[in-house]
Amino acid sequence: MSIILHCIGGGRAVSIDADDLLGWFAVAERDLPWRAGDVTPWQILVSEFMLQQTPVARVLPIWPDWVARWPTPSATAAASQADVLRAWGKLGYPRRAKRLHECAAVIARDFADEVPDDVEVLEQLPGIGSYTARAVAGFAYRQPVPVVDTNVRRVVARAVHGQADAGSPSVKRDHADVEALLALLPDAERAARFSAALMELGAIVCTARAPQCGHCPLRGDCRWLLAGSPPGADRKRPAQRYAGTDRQARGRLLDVLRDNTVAVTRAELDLAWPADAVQRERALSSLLDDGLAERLPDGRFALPGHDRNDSTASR
DNA sequence: GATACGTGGTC
DNA sequence: TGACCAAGTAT
Repeated sequence: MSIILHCIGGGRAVSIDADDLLGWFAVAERDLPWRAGDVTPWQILVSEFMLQQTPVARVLPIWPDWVARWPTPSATAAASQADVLRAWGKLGYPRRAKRLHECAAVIARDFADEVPDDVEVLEQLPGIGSYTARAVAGFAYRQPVPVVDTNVRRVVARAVHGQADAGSPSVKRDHADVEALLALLPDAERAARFSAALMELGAIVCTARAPQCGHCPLRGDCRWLLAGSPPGADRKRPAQRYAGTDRQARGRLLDVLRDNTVAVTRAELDLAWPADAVQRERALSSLLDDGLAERLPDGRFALPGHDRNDSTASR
């Protein structure tokens, strides 16, 4: 007998067969390295930091080396910020690396080197928001909590609400949607798996572009598919360009700092973003403000906490 | 709620 | 080619 979840979406009753999703998950779940049995909560937390706004394929080559080098919070905290930023490489959003480093220090100092298992406590740690806190609680500690990322929001929008795309994010609403489903599962273990399966489904089947509805375990229940997969409304989103932005300028400057063991001169930074001096200075200032770079007494620049080198040569 | 924050792949 | 997208967080 299957577990039918009856819920309300868009004012109408919706029924979802939980066993369809759980059965699919048992077979289709990707064997990503951070899902192996011997991976610790800290190492799972590291993967979640890396996966924030970043595709799995880009994390795959970085994570194993990282956790082998720094397996625990205390080991991570003991590393210099410069080494952490270098190991982060070009994963993107380097402030994540800084926050991960800070997070490691707090866990080592205040939590005896053990990652907390309480969502509320996790949310107070640097770099951990409502998603990551629940991902750790759910994936590392098997708690039946809603783990709502962009994938889950899309799956719920389609299967439950019959909409092509998720609406604007609302932590309260999004959690309530998933909580309503989890509450209907008969035990915590299956609720936790259901939560994880929802996310996996969004990641590999119910994708933003070209969803594989023909292979979807929910194809019999999905309100969006049953309605004929109507297109979503045109979303007016601020153009997300990158070329020529301050973000790109910051990236170029940081790239230079990462690649040089020795502090670099302002002239070397000028070369990294030559066209617009005003923008370059703005980018540099923001990196300094963010603690992602520092200015030495002699006027040169380096990653924070880099190994001081007396050499006067710039490289 | 809107905005800033990297980087690279895809269609 | 350029717009969109990717396991979000902090302000």
